[in-house]
Amino acid sequence: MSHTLDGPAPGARQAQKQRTRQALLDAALHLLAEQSLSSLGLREVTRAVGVAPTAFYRHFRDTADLGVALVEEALGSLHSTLVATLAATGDGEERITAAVDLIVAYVRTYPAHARFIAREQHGGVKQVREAIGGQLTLFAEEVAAQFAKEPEAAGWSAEDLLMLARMYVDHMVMTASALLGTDDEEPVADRARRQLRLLTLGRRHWLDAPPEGSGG
Amino acid sequence: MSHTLDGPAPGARQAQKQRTRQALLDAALHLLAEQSLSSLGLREVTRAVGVAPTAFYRHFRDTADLGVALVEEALGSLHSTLVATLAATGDGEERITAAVDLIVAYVRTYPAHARFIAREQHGGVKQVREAIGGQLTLFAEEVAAQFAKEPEAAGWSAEDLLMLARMYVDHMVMTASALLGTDDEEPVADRARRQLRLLTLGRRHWLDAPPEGSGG
DNA sequence: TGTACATCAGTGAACGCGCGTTCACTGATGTAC
DNA sequence: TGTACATCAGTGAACGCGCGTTCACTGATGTAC
Repeated sequence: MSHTLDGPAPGARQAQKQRTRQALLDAALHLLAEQSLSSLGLREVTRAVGVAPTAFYRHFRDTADLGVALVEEALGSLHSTLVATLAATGDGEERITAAVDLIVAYVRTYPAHARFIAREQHGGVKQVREAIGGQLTLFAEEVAAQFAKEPEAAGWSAEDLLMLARMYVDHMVMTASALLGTDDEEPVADRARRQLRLLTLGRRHWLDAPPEGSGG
Repeated sequence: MSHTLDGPAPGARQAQKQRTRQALLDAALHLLAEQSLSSLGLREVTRAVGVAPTAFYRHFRDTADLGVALVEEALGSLHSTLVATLAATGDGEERITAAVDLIVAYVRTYPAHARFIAREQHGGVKQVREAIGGQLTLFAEEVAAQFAKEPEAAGWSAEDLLMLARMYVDHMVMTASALLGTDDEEPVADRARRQLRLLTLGRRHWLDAPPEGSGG
């Protein structure tokens, strides 16, 4: 009665396979603190886990494939958290604090994931670059969709809203990266908040400004 | 009479050595279009140039050392250009156009250098990361120093000016990176200009806003 | 200008090593009846 | 519940290969007199 409806039988075998797969992901992430994905070796990863090199192929085609899985692990669960944070706050100081707190908490809790994303966003492995780019674009679209629901978005074009959302998302990635490079996070968080305040001010006066080319 | 005053004799030997060194840098840069520095092999580089692997050691300790030399080559000459561009423009649309044009021209002329900087800024080789970070901090300080001379900076703290300059510099790096990922540069340039306009608007209203914590 | 010696950029053979990938295998788990 | 067979995650030996580094060298360029 247990496995007729939801997939191809869980069982102890599947569970063990998942555990090995997760161990490979964890070991890879740990090794990537000191190097890039494009120099990460399959044997390094299996050695760290304590399985034979050939076991790797039961889970991933190659290290690029593992990298794509790490992107999903690092960013997949962040979509709902981010949208919820924005939905719970208005366009003001409260939102700025909440957004920066979110990044600080993320980097504190998952520093290796954050470092991986910052590093491989422009890294040497195309598949992974594209996976990260896709996720960040998705974040920007979700943030723009949230902005569109708010009164401050009245009069804004979809294109400008997406540009604004993209700036927020890029700013988050840069803040995460800056947090990784310091052991005193408060000055970085403070600078991030001031930067967001500047963006918010720009946003508020955006529609006062003359459109491109018509000014003096 | 030729080499008593300025250094240890130029001569044909020195000139040939410089040519080989430059060939190694060029070949490495070309190879780095498809991979990260941390996976670049010394033998790959010498093979591309057509010299023996051991010739590499006459010029660089290892590939990380070569990477640091590439940072200098990519960013060294940009300081004066950037400062001159800012000095020749005021805080307005003219400056925004000039700054974006500068980035577009740079990425068009030196795409491999631009890609290298974007990739290795957060890459797996500490020496190179630190070299790039140092250069970008220097850029931010130079931009802040230029801003400080302008009437719009009245009332700004040094810290806030540096924060603002840092946002401009980071935005330039992001724009360069975005330009590399597209073959249609106009939409990217247009987005970059709109983003700079938003920053400029934020800047103009910065002093109207109440300082942190005193608001409602 | 000519000669004798010093320098040093680039060579090429050799080394030990770890890499990614192949293959036939083992033995615990899962399935059918 | 018990038995016979199928599946498949993980094994371990073997492979050919390119790596970084060492070393003694060569021969053109540079220097001293």
